[in-house]
Amino acid sequence: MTETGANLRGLRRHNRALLLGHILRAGGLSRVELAERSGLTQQAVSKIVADLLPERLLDVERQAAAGVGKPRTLLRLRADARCALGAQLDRDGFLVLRTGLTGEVEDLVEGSLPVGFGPQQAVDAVADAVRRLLGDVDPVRVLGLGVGAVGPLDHHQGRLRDATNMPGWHDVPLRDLLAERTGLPVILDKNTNAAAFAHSWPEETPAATAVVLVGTGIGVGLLIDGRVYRGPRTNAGEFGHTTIAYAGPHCACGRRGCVEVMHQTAATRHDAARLLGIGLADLVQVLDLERIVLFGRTIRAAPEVYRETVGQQLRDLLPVPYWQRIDLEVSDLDEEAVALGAAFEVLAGFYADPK
Amino acid sequence: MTETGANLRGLRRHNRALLLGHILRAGGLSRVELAERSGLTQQAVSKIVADLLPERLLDVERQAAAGVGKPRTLLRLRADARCALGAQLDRDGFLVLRTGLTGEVEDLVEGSLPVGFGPQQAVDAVADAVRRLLGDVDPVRVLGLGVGAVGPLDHHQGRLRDATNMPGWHDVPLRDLLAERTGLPVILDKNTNAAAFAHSWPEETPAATAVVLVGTGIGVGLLIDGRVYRGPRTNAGEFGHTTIAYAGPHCACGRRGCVEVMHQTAATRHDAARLLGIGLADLVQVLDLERIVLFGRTIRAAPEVYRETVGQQLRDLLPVPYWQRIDLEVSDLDEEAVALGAAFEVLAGFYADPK
DNA sequence: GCCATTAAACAACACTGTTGCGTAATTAGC
DNA sequence: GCTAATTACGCAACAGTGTTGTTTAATGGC
Repeated sequence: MTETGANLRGLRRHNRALLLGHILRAGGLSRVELAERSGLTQQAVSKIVADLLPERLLDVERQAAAGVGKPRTLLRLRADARCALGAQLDRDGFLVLRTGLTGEVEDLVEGSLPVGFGPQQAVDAVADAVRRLLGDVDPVRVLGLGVGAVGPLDHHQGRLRDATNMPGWHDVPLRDLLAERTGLPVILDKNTNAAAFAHSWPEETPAATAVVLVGTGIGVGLLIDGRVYRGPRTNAGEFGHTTIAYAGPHCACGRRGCVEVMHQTAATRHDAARLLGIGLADLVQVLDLERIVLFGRTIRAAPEVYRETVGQQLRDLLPVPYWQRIDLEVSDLDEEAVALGAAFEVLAGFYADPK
Repeated sequence: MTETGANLRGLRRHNRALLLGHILRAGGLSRVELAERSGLTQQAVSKIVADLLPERLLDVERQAAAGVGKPRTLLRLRADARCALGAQLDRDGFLVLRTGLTGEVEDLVEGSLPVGFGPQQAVDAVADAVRRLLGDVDPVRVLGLGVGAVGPLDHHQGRLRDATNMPGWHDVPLRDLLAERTGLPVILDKNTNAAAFAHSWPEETPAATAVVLVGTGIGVGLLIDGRVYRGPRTNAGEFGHTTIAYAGPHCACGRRGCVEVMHQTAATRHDAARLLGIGLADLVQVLDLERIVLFGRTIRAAPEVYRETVGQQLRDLLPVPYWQRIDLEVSDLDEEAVALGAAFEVLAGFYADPK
């Protein structure tokens, strides 16, 4: 529900977005099926589809008859009708990719950045990659650029905050810098949130999930009530500094015995995974999570250790009665998942309001 | 956004609910002000108000002229147009109250229950109190009964689950039992969620808040994205068993060093509050909370100790840069806040869809 | 007594999804 | 090869929405 009054235009926009979303998730649907899934009448669907067709977002495909009666016509999204860009900034490099309207990766550019690179270098590198990726693409088809970066940052204002321990990165308006350079709408989000998108979009109502990014630090992207939860200051997910041993060793964050420092200083991988599991069990209980996805460089280095040890810890620590289940997954996405998720954020914006 | 198609009826329902909400929160508004706040045109507001008036939900009041021009007519909610009931079940007693449409408590009944009471006794007691509270009230004006109880429970199905350590309380369909006995629509929710309602309704978009209930156990009601977050199995908020010392003392929950056992076994109140503060700091970071409300019998016993010690702990543990603030409050509500919040849940249902 | 000003209603309108019915395209049966 | 049945989909009329343009009502200032 929006907070403001709704009118007929908003009504149509809602239903139009609804139908496009159904077509996207199903891979292709007929008008009859759209009516069933959306709850609208067939006539309403026909009208909206007729409205959509001249915009060339859909492919119309005659379907072979599957029984008596006039065969259904399949409506598919044209993957090349629009495209989105996604980027990720890591400590020593960057990666930018282009996807079509349905989320397939079409092209990818990556490169390295010098140690201690500054904002200008980052903007230059990404903008250059964007230019290359858009070489022969009609500008009107480009929806925008999503950027996943290490937090803390302000998603609403598109600014990186000052906690990054690199010089020159104090309160940088990265979104606007990139928007100016590329001429594109830009979305800036934490890498954990982008990863959460990568692991859920375009599901209609993803399960309550924590996507745990274990790399240099430990953070989570939270999927709650069917969407990414960022919090009022868009800084949710600071899971790494959750206390699991309040009298434990000191961490750089100033606290003692947080998950991150315990994980870092653990004697073995198994121990590290066990401590991570303790923190995750807490998270599951507080948020009633259904699913945990482990992701990141450290996980990729030893997926089985983490899967088994964290899984065992969850089984040990959580009562898990018959009405409660936790699915633990190790991500099957590659390193570029953050860039992919960032592009998905751009796509999600389009599907929420397909102008 | 709803998941299904929207039509004109839904549009009107949305706008009607919107206007009633604005009138409620402002205590009274003119059509012009409603138009400003809702974003609808004055004409749309006039039409919707004209639709609302015959239902006798509103009082129309000529306002004294506040300058030149035709004076505005104030629209107020008629507190006695509807009423809601709220109940809370504690370990040794119960409390049921009645509120008007705007949330003021009109009447209240409380009583004790024998040690180890069973479901039938609870239903009898509450149903009897309801009957007394509704003595001379026109049945069509009664919106329903909200019940706040100790979890875990299934809010969707209205069933208490089996973790309560009282005999006869295995998987009890309390909602349906009460609905059958009273003939009213019944909502069953965790006491922490009811408390969260009591501390936020009817705010339009309450701050991201954890309402911490410290009594026999420790739980939180979470206000996230402007509404109570229950989680997919409606079991979120199990904060008491969050680990803060993974090698600490064993708790009845089967885990070690959780907030509840540490709090319980602390040497002094100050120590207890300090440990609670550690757990809360974690919660703030993970969910990017703006506000913490301390509530419950234990807090009421020593409000200043908790306010100061937890506050100090939050200041010590959280970096709290300029862009991040946490408000810590000690609840100013009385013991009946759970019943009050349960009644508010009923009212919130009405305002979301005023039939 | 008149006028400017503001609130609110009246009337016409464009647009929404719905209802009722007609048309197109296919299979099944003979 | 024809007909009937079935299914998909569009056309037309409709009730209901919020919007726009205009009129009426009620006040203060001069």
